[in-house]
This record gives sequence, structure tokens and C-alpha cells, in this order.
Amino acid sequence: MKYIDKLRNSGLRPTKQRLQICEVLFNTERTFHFTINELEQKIKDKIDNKISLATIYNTVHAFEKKGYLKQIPVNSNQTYFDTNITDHHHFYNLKDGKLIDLENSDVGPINIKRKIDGKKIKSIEVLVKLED
Amino acid sequence: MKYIDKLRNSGLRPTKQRLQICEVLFNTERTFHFTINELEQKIKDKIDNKISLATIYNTVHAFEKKGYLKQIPVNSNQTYFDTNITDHHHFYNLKDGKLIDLENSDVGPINIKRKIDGKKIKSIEVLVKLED
DNA sequence: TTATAGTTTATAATGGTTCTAAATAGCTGT
DNA sequence: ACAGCTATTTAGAACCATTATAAACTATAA
Repeated sequence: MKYIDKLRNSGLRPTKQRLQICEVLFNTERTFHFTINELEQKIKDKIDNKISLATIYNTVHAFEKKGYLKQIPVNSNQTYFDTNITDHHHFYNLKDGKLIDLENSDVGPINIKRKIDGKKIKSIEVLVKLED
Repeated sequence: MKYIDKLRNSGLRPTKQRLQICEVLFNTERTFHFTINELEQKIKDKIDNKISLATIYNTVHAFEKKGYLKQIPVNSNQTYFDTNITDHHHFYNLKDGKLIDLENSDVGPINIKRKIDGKKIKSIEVLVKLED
């Protein structure tokens, strides 16, 4: 299995549940955005056995900590994640709550001129809100 | 009172509670960021009578809809608001969850090269996450 | 195989936010 | 000033995403 090493290498035991979640998240043509509820549904559709909601939360957080997923900063009652972990930005369609990737080249370089003592920049994220 | 007209002009009745919340939010030297809980505390400190939590939520949402407050897109369990409604961006200190304003001039112009059919850009917000 | 630490699970608990419905208070026309 | 109407406030309940709990299970290394 191709995800076993990935998990082992990052100190996560390759359990059946994690491997199945890897299939759903990473064995895809394209990257995608999701909330936990959407992921839960996707898992139900693609997997025979049940994976508990707690495990889905645990796994998503574990994967995010390891850098296999990114959280997207949006104002919503649910947390949005992205399987696209490259440096990029988002359109946010206010009407339906859907996200669209914006390649870095679609935004151009962002140069933060101000520095904060003793802190370093972990990420720079641009959110472009869309309305009709 | 200086806030009575502001409220009337935007179709909001100038009630005692709203005027008091205006004082806390807008009668300040500097703009500031807050969560509802922090605002509730500030109100308790500055106002004699009690304002119910539901009213605080109602008022903040009413003010946001009228454009007197802005929501800041951050991943947190609480919603962050800003009394600075000018076009600007934020540092987000992951350690303590505090925000710092980034003037537009500190970030430089952002040029979104991609367009989405039938949609127009409502806002462009940059979040710069800080770590130690 | 066995011991151990890591993982999964159902379920309960938490906590921010929204809803409800009754009481109160602005507002408009008279 | 008053009546009537609608907006607003309020306490408390409800909601719902997320996190905690603690017991059962499992991967792993010796």
C-alpha cells in the first residue's frame, strides 16, 4: 500500500482507518476542499465499514499537524480543510460557501514589509470573497 | 448624543443598549479587535446596567451588516471582529490568538488576475500567521 | 507471544452561537 | 399625550461543531 510508508515515516501507525481516509483524501485526480461533515459523507460513500466521527476528527487533525492537510481561514461555523498543501490562496463564494483555488501566480507576489520582533511568518493566506 | 444619528440613518433604532455598545466600540482612541466574549467583558466593565448576551450578538451582527464592524477570517472557535473598517490586513499570532493590524501599505497592492464569471470581488483579505 | 503504547470508538461534555416567545420600548399619526 | 404598531431586548432553551473520556482494540517491538 502506498500510504503505509507515508504514515510510518511521519510517526503515525498505518491503521486500517487511516489508510482508508488516505484513499479518500489523497487518491484523487484533483485536490479538494472539505468540511468534516463533507468528509464523513465521502467516507460513508466510498468505504464499507464505518469509521467513527471521532476518528475522522483525530485523523484530520493528525494529518494537518503533519502537513498533509491545510486549514483554510474562512468565517464559517465549520472548519474548512484543503488537500492542496501547496502555497496558494482562495476565492470564497459567499452565496454557497464554496471555495475555489487561486494559484499563487493568479495573485502575484505578496511582500509583507512590516516585521514583528521575535516572530516569524508561518504562512500568508489571501481570501477573496465573492458576491453576485 | 453623537451615535443617535448614525443609528437612525442606518435604520436602527437608537436604543439605550445600542448607544452604550456604540460607546464601547467606537468612542475610543484606537480601533481594536474583539471576540463576543471580550466585548461582553468590556461592556460589563464600562456600563452599569446589564446588557444581555443575546443583545450583544444581535447588535454586533446588526452593526456588521451596516458596515460599522468587520468580521476577520481566522481559524478559531470564536469569531473575531474589528472596529477598523478600512481596507487592511492582519497578522495573527498563533501563540496567543491576538491580531495585529497590517496597513495596506505594509502589504502592497494585491492584484487578483483571475476572474470568476458572474461574480464580483467583495473583499480581499490577507492573513499572515506568526509563530516563534 | 506478550507487553506496551498508540488508536478507535460510542458517548458524554463543552462552548460558541442562534432561536424562542414574552416583556419592553421607540416611533408615528392623531 | 396617547394609542397602536413594530422593533428590540431578554432569559433561557436549543443547536451543533468540536473535544474529552475511558474502555476496547491493535500495531509494533522485544
